Amino acid sequence: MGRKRLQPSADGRPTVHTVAARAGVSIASASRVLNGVGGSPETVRRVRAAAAEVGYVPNAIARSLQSQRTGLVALAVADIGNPVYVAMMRAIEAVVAASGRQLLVHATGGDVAGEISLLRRLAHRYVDGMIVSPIRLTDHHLEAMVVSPVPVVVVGQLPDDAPVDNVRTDSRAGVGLAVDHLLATGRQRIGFLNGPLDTVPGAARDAGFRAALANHGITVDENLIEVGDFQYAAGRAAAARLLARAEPDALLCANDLIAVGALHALLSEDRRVPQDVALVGMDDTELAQMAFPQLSSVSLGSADRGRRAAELLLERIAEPDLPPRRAHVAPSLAVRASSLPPGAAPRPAAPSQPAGAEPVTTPMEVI
Amino acid sequence: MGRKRLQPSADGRPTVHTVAARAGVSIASASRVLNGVGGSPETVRRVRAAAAEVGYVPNAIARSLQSQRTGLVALAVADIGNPVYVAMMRAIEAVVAASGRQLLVHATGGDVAGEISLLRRLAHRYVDGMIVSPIRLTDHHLEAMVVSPVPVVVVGQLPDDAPVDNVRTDSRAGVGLAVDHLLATGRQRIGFLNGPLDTVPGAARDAGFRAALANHGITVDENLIEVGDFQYAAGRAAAARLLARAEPDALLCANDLIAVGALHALLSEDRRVPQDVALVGMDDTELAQMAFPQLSSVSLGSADRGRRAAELLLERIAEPDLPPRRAHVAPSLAVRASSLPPGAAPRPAAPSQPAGAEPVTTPMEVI
DNA sequence: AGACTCCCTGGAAACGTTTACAAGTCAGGG
DNA sequence: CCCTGACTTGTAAACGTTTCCAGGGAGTCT
Repeated sequence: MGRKRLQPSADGRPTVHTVAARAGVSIASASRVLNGVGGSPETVRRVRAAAAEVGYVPNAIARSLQSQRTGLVALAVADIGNPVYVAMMRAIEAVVAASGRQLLVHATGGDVAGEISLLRRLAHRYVDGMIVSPIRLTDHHLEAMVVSPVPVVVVGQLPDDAPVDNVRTDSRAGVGLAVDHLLATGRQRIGFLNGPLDTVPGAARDAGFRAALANHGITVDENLIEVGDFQYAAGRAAAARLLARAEPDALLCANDLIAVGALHALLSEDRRVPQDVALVGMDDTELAQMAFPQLSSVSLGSADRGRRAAELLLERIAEPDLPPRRAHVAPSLAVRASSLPPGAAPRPAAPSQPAGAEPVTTPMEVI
Repeated sequence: MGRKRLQPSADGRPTVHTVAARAGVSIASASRVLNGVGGSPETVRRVRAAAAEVGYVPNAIARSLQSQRTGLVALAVADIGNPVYVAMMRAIEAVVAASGRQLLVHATGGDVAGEISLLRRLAHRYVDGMIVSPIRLTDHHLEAMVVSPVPVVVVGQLPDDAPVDNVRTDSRAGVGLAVDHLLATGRQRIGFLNGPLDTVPGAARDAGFRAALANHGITVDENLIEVGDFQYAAGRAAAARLLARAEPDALLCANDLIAVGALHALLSEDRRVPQDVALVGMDDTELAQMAFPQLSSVSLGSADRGRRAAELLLERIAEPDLPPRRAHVAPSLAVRASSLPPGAAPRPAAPSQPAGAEPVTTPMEVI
């Protein structure tokens, strides 16, 4: 009779009611103690004891409903297997963690529908904000972002009038840096291994390549251009196709995965890198340093872009009414063994410094 | 006057109240229409219209509080930069997506405190369940898992009496496969590049290496063992150290990242692979196939383990009272160019088949 | 001694959904 | 004409927190 009824949750787990009843205090007092605000020593003791006895674990969902925030931030990328996103993620993680939040990553597989459904579902409040790096961009994306109740920051190109926070780099200019470098070091027939032209980065790189050649008064030889996926296997296959029909003395690749694939194709055919063919990748990921010889690569500042994106997101979370903002990160070129001039090195550099050492870098002015 | 007051949420966003008021129906009716259950044609029309006009987006947190589920599943891994986790993640994602849920990934950075805090925070109900692959395992981990209100599945070794669902592989036996292979192909002085011994995988591999040598009646030469991180740079450094003081004719590496680092070190010192030194990695990730020459690698079935873990998790979510279960995945060895017998290949294989083709595999019986 | 402050407490109202229940409408069959 | 059943609707109670508010006790200053 006398014993007060505890009130566990539906599935039998203790709630704040259970704890309060057991400690003989109100739920308000129990909640305060559990959050460490207020409470007399005696109350604190009793509530703590009760919580421990029943194994109380707060329900974060309920708390979020009340506080209107979850402390979670999401990152959606197309391909978690691409090291460029890993670098970006690490940078974002650092900023997000410093703000006391946690980062969750979702891989969309480049699937447009999945990406949008993610925007729809996550943005429905499970997270306090999200960073998206879509490689294909549809009107549905834009609409989902605009309608989203939580802040969204896009890493990558975006229509100029899109009212969405945005961090971008000039990958066209980045391609230009690589072309300039190859021509300057005596290469004449630059092959180009690109990703799909219907993607945002693929289109930008294509435009950049053509513009850069035009700058130097060179007419584009379509035989020297191959298109595949932004993947290792595709890069290897594309390089094999290109080598079968043309004799490039340099290969410029739309990302490092493609470049490593191309390296494999070249070595398989007994072509020496860089003596016979120079090789340049893009994104300057750890993969570029893992390859042998180490790959020259156009850095698009993925870590910087991630960091800036995270900062923009946190600022917007704090102040939702800011006007849409846009940040730029300048590309630069890291020159390594794979693109040394033909006569420069008798054999691919045998770097004695530990991996990660700073390569030669050609910065580009900020836009 | 007359105009009924709408009831937007605290931050001004429309709620179901707003929609209901605008459509002139009760919130119950509005909710039913929005969920597609019941409602007369006229009501449906009015509610739909109202929702569209005000741009209604349901609040998933509130819905979850009511329904006691979020439709989200989390995966926590130490190092998202390690391709082995990418493979695992892809497999998990497939299973999870098929169940209509979404997968979120969290990288803990191998940080024990962070991992536990994640368990604490996420498992407090933000997700319906989680898969964890801790590389260090403390009592706090175990306690956090046991106390967790949502199901947890562990990928990796676990104390036998831990009441937690678990998918494991026999990495000790996996190391044995590699040692057997190297000895069988005429190698005599096998160097071993391991990860930290205070990690679960590091300890298992160390034990496996010693046991395998003992099996063949070989005494361990500590000069042939190096320990570093499970990373590329550490592998490269460890290989350099080892090569400076010993003359191995084979290197067995605790994962593929270390192996690629070792490959770099070997090639930098003009050692030919596999003629001078055979190289074998572990995890059989895509990295093994990207390297040139392609790396032999012990497959620990990461994709299979991921798939099984996801299945176990979904089963437990459906039926929380199942007894703890344990699944095993057998290791196997993928032999590629990097460990061909010294005389077998004049130069590292130039595979004409596309990457991803099936390598020679030595299956091992299921435990 | 009275007024004032400070701290602690419990009741109750949020947060935005879903849903059990009861009440209402309407058509058709007896 | 009434009863039954199918269908729709609205009221209200959950879900588990946090927090506003008012009340009360103890102490301090005048």
